[in-house]
Amino acid sequence: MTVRVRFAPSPTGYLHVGSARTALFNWLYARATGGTMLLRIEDTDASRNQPDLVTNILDALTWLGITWDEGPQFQSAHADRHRGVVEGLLASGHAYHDDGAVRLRVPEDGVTGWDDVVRGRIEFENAHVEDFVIRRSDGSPTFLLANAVDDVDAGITHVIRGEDMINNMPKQLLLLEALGARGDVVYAHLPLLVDEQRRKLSKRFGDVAVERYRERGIVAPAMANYLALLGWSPGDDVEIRPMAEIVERFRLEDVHASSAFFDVRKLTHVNATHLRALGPDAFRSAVAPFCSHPLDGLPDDYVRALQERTQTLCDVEPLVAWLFAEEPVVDPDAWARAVAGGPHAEALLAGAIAAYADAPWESAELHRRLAELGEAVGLKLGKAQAPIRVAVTGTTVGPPLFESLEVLGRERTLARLRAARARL
RNA sequence: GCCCUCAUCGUCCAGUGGCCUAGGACGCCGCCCUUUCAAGGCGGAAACACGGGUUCGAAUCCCGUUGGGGGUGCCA
Repeated sequence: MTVRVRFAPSPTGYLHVGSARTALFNWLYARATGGTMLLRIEDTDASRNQPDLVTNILDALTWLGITWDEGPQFQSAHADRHRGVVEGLLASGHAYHDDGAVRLRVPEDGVTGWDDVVRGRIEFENAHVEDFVIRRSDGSPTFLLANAVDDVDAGITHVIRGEDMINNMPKQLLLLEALGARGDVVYAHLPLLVDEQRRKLSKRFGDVAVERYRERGIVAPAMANYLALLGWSPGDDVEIRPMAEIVERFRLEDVHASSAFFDVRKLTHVNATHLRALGPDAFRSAVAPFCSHPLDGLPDDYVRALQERTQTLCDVEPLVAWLFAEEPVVDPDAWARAVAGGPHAEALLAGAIAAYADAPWESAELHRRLAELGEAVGLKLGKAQAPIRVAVTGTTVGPPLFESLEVLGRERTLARLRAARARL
């Protein structure tokens, strides 16, 4: 039997990270088993039936690399089928009218249960399940009915969704039984993603939309990688790896049951690691949308130095701003500490201006000459480079100095050194 | 309230009766490396919620307690 899974978001206008995780696990399972993934938009609620609300969700899924084989289908398009099912249930006596709505008749006793892949056996006493609405008084089918019927019609074999759906299970199962379509569908309820309060992740948490992370410089493979680690583990000690390897190792049975805190710090770490693994050109193009100047003119080695200092793509701009600016923006504190109040700053600036005027313009030589200047005044290189760094880049931290000077060029370097000396 | 469910370091995971004086990762602290900052290396603090069983032996199985979460709509 071929696996058929589905991801069925409601069109809220954005992809919630919890939903993204659900989508990812469905996708992983489909890919790991050679199955098929269906995308269905659950828009039975009229207020959510707006095509533009779907676009963002589709974009976010695509960005994450979560592809679907069928769909997107729109649940609202199946309205006739849903109406027919309700009529059938009415005719067979399984459902009845109530205040204009239609409710399913639930047995007084007995239990309804299933074997959940991640949680084991779960059972509800029918006595605790009330007759529930399957068609609203305005004639529209409810989620409970539409969802169950669509899954049957689509031949879904594995329902993989959030734990918050567990309580709907007896109703869906009872409905399916009334329809004579219970079948042998496999259910897997994933643990919830929670905030620091251990509550279901909601807008109150901060950034719950996947696109927010994209905007903040998180790269798709890192986002997906991190999401895969919430509730599941590859079984070895390697957490950060390409999605293809995750697909290879993914098994639904390995998903565990307790909820997981969505930790942006660890996400950031995963992101930095993925970023560092990129080749120079891949890094350049990843950074492009986040940086006002392309990194195309910079040598590979220098790009690597930037990469090493990048946790999110947003980190790059401030790392190279001094290079592209007419003049560096000098941080007052850095100036006070390393130049105005730094040891031998004036002598070092003057010395560098002289030493660099005729130096072969490559980092090793620039390095050597400044080291000599430092020795002359009894300073180690760490101290000696400080005033030069501030004069040229405006701050005390940044990419390696001599490589930076090489990239900046002799004229601009000397101009900045002279300007700094003049300011003293 | 009722129903369902979860319970290993602060966090995410490993662990499915003996390999556990509980392992990895993030974060944190220290040291090393060093041209600042990073990256990297090394080391450290840090957990089996509690109480009963079962067993020669329990983080692992069972029961209970406590705590957390989810649900309880003519939303999805």
